[in-house]
Amino acid sequence: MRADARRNYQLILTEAAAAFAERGLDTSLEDIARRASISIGTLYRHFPTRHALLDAVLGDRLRQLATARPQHGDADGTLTDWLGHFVAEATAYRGLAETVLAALADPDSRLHASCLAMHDTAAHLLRDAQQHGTIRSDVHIDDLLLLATALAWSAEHRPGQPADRLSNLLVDGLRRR
Amino acid sequence: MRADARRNYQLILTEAAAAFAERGLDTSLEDIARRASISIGTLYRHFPTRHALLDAVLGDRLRQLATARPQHGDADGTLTDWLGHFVAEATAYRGLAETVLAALADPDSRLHASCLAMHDTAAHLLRDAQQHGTIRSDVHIDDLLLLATALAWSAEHRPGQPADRLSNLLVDGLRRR
DNA sequence: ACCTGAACACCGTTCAAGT
DNA sequence: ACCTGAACACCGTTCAAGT
Repeated sequence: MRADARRNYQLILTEAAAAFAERGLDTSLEDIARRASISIGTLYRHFPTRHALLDAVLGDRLRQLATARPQHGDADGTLTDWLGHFVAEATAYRGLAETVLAALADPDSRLHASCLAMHDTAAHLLRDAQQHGTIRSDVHIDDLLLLATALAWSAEHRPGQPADRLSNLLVDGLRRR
Repeated sequence: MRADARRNYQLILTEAAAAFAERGLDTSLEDIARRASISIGTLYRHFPTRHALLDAVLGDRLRQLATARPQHGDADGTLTDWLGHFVAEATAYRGLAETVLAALADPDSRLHASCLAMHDTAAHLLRDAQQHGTIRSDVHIDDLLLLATALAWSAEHRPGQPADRLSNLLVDGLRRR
């Protein structure tokens, strides 16, 4: 890669990360190009789709979320923690919940792989919590992810605190009794 | 109101209802105007904001949702039914969950009153279910509405059936034990 | 190889000009 | 009183022309 290209690539990444954090994942791409002082055509050359840019900015975080592993020994707690991390990510980047669902449903999305990795981790944690914790055995991974994204979505609409309360409420709903 | 104006008003309403149902609440207003074969200026004259048009199309349904009243005698069941109706509305009009939250938060929205009416009904049902049912006393109406809209949002992303399952799960989470 | 910016299609919103 | 459509500002996306 040519030096100027590499520089532009980094510039776009930096400004995109800031713009996504400030204005949400649906910010104008033209605005990002302006902030990076490059042409819109250059942005498209490096990132042919919005999801490609999102993957470059958020892929690591999603994959990190994917490699999160038990630390409590407590399988229920591990699942709850994961939910909390996911929700935290979503409050940092408005629109993440929507985007994750879309990327999971679309195999052609450039974000698909990262989201799938996250999906698989969640499935793993769920299985653990069902076998060694108190989560109902009839909860399906798709239910959990839908729940997680719905929770994240609601957190996006709440600058306030009660994400944890809601989160606990929901996990309670998943428990066998 | 002049006869042509009245006719245009109705035309817009009809096409808007169809467009909202088909393409979601964020459909292009220009598209609605085109479908109604009137000028975009005329649409704006009758409905100065998108929320004004939404209120004309959906206000009745929201208010109907507001006047839903106990029928079971069972306070928990009444609350669950209400949730179900709300979710059904949201699956019929993609974007409703988001819009309702926005309208509730914005007193200047032309949808504010209709959503407030709904809010008040939900508060009433919640109180009943806390006093005569099994819902925890520490659940706040804002929690419930956030939950309801989150549930509706998730249903929008699921052409499938499991809205009821999730709904029951969530209500379970609200129960005292 | 890579960058630029014009081009096209689309939308939200306003407003002067018409009837 | 009401309607029309041009006008302006904005965006997504592509591509011919430049270096």
